[in-house]
This record gives sequence, structure tokens and C-alpha cells, in this order.
Amino acid sequence: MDAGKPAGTVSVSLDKMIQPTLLLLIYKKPSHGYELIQNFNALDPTEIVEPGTIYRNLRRMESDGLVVSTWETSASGPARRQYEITTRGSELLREAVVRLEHQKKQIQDFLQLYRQLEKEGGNR
Amino acid sequence: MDAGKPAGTVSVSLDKMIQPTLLLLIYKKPSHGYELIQNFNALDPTEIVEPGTIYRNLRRMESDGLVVSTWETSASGPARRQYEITTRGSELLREAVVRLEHQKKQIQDFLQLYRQLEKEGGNR
DNA sequence: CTTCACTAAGTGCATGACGCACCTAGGTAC
DNA sequence: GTACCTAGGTGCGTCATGCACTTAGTGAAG
Repeated sequence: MDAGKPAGTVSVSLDKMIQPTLLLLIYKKPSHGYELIQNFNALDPTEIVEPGTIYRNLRRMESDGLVVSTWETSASGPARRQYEITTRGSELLREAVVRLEHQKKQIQDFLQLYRQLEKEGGNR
Repeated sequence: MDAGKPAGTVSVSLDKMIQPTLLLLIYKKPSHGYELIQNFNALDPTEIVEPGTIYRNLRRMESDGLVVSTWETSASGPARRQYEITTRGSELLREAVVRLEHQKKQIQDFLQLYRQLEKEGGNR
């Protein structure tokens, strides 16, 4: 019962959900990276995403014109880079929604097929 | 209205669905790479996956002990590597199912939040 | 006043997966 | 003999992530 390697690499992570989710959070309420990290990881505490990954995604999204940032100096604490969504960002968010609907369907089909096979007693 | 770069990298591809899907297809019916490529891409013709990627995933899955392969020489055409799912593979498939259910929920939450904000007229 | 902790935003490096392009090889049809 | 389909790959470049580490402002504790 041991194939020599640990458990497995059948990762089904939300992977490409990062950018759409950040876009949605900023669409909901403009905010800065640190706060977005908290909110992002609060959405799904079982799948924590690295701060570095979030920050890099935000910079990339800005260079792609999906968001714009401005430095905000607050009374307490270091300056923060405040992000707002652009028109382009809203468009891409809508496109992401369409793709996510598609992906949801893919997952449903997958699950349905699995359950059907399970009932029939697949090869095991 | 042009940020200098093409459209965007807000990809929401099924990405990590590759391995679970291959596992499911083999679970359904043992078969070889070439056939799996056809079946895989028939599931979603809008998101074609490279043959090379499929073959590499199959070899990786075998080295991870999720499937086993045997060479089958057929009357017509080149020899083919026939894949079967292992016990370990069935276990991981079940785990993948759990993760996919979770991811489906994430997507649903995302879509629900988006529609709610849309109704309220998010910042635009 | 030094140290600790929290906020805030990163960067460097190694790793891992994928797409693109290319290759080998058997078999069949023209 | 040439072309095409089946079948299974590999080499290379690219891109995204995780892990670890750095910088810097501020407030509290000792």
C-alpha cells in the first residue's frame, strides 16, 4: 500500500481563481494588498495563498490595466498602495464570470459522471 | 481605452482538472494515451489540451502509482500503452472528487457575490 | 532606548506545469 | 514511394507559485 512516493499530486487547487477573486474583491471595495490578503484567505481558509503571490498578482494586474493604484499615507502604519478597478478590469471580471460558469459546469459534469460510475460499480 | 497590452491573462482554465479527469476516464474504461486525448478534448472542445501534456501527465501518474500501463500490440497500428487505474488511483480520485466539490462551492460563492454586487450596482 | 510585534509591500531562487515545435515508428491507401 | 493516420514521446522556453528573506513605519513593553 506504498508506492514509494508520498500521497499525491492530484491537486485541484483553485489556481487560476486568484486573479478573478482579487478583481472581485477590489470591485466590491477598493483596498490595499495587505487587506486583500486577509479577505482573500478568509474566503477559503483551507487554501492559503502566499502574500508574495498576491502582491505579484496585483502588480501584474496593474500593468495589464485591470486596476490602478495610488499611495495612501495613513496616520498609523506604513503607506499603503490602494487599488481600484478600471473599466477594463470590470470587463475582464465579467469575462471571468462567464469562464467560471463554464468551469462550474465542467466540474458538475465530472461529478455526475463519477457518481454514475460509482453506482454502476466501476472497475475496482 | 487601450492599456498597451492585448486582452488579458485572467485565465480561469480548468488547469488542475487534467489529472483528475484522466483518472476518471481511465476509471471509466482502461485505455491508451491517444484515445484518452480524444476523449479528454471531447469533454470540452473549447479548451484543447496538448497531446504532450497528456502523455506527460500519464507518465507522472504512473510513477506516482495512480495507474499502471502495459504495452498492447494490436493487429493494426503501432503498439499502444494501455493504462489501468490502481487502488491508490481510485483513492486519489475520490479525494479529487471531494476537492472538486469544494471548488465548485468556491465558484458558486464567487458567482453569487458577483451577482449581488452587480444588482447593487458596484463601483463602475 | 532597545527590542518585539504588527502592518505593509515587496524580491530572489528553485521548482513545476504547460504550450509549441519537433521526432520516431507502424500501418494503410493511393 | 509518398502521404496520412495512429501512437508515444522529448527539448526548450516561459510563466506562476511557494518558501524564505528584506525593508520600513509605528506602537507597546521592558
